[in-house]
Amino acid sequence: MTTPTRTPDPAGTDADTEPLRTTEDFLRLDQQICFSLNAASRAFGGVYRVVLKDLGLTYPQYLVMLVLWEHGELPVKKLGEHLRLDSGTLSPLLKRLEATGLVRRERSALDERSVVVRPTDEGRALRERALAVPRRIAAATGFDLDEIRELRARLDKLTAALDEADLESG
Amino acid sequence: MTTPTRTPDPAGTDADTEPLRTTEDFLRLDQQICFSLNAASRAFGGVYRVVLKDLGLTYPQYLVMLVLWEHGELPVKKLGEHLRLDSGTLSPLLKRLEATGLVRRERSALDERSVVVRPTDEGRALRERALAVPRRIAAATGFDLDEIRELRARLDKLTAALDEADLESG
DNA sequence: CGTCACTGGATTGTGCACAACTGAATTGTG
DNA sequence: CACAATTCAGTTGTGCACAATCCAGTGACG
Repeated sequence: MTTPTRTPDPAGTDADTEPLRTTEDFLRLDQQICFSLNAASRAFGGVYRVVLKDLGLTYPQYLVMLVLWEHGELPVKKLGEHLRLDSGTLSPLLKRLEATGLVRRERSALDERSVVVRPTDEGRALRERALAVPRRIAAATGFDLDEIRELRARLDKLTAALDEADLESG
Repeated sequence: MTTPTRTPDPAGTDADTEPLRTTEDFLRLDQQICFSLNAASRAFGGVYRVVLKDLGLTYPQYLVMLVLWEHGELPVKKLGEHLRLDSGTLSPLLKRLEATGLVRRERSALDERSVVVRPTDEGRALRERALAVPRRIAAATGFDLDEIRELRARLDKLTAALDEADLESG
């Protein structure tokens, strides 16, 4: 309560004064990181929500369409690998996209276990209107291309590290 | 994905060669950004899920407890301002925290509209065990403190820009 | 052929996020 | 005082994320 922030003083090596207080600072710093990432993700979601409303898409649905626009057609499994999403998330999402007429889902003839998702003509046509989206998003961030690239690189590095972490050590 | 990166060549002003390709690249780049942020957020969530399982907390519940540990007690409104969450998210979340005995909720005597949330003894005791969390998270990221601070600053700047954006211009 | 292990997708259940709405309490104004 | 506007929680409905589970189809083996 009312912790006087006590920045860790990077220059001073006074590890003998109060090392325990540092643990408290870690907890505060930790708060900052998860807060920041969480808030940034939701703020992004909010902007996308507004921009994508015209297209009738949610943010995750837009991500699915981006992948389909780039790859043409994919089984659900491959789609999930691109998006890092499992069938529990994708199945209902794809059904909604099918209900709005943007994609079709059909069992593969070669492997009856697999369901292939492909954009309909309407889904492909939507791409033209979606071309306006990135510029609006970029404008909302106020970042230039180099900043965006830099941030993306750091986030990818972070994601890779988090995926690699085994967490076995308590 | 074997993207040849096609950096927009900031020096060259060859707008005559292929200006259309640039729009396509924007869409691809945009994909990268939202992908990256989305993936990083969920990867973080996954790590927190594992680490927090011992404490019996979800990631957002942990965020709530962090705020309560720091501020002692808060009305729901203030809590929402700290976390950027509205009552539709907080009300059921706080009920679950109350059901597990970590917080208590009671109407303010001064303003009957307001509900004050305060940690119970058990909730305050949980803080001791939570002190181990930040170190495990930091270890999972593989980032040092400077990298974390840098990334946090960029994310906060991004969030602020996204919140400020009016988006009125189509 | 029978059966066993594996794979891909769907389903179920829990929880988060947010828009829209409801309703009670409070405040402002005549 | 009466009454309109505002504030604060809560509720409802929709959609995303993920763990756990189920089941049909597949392929290997005897």
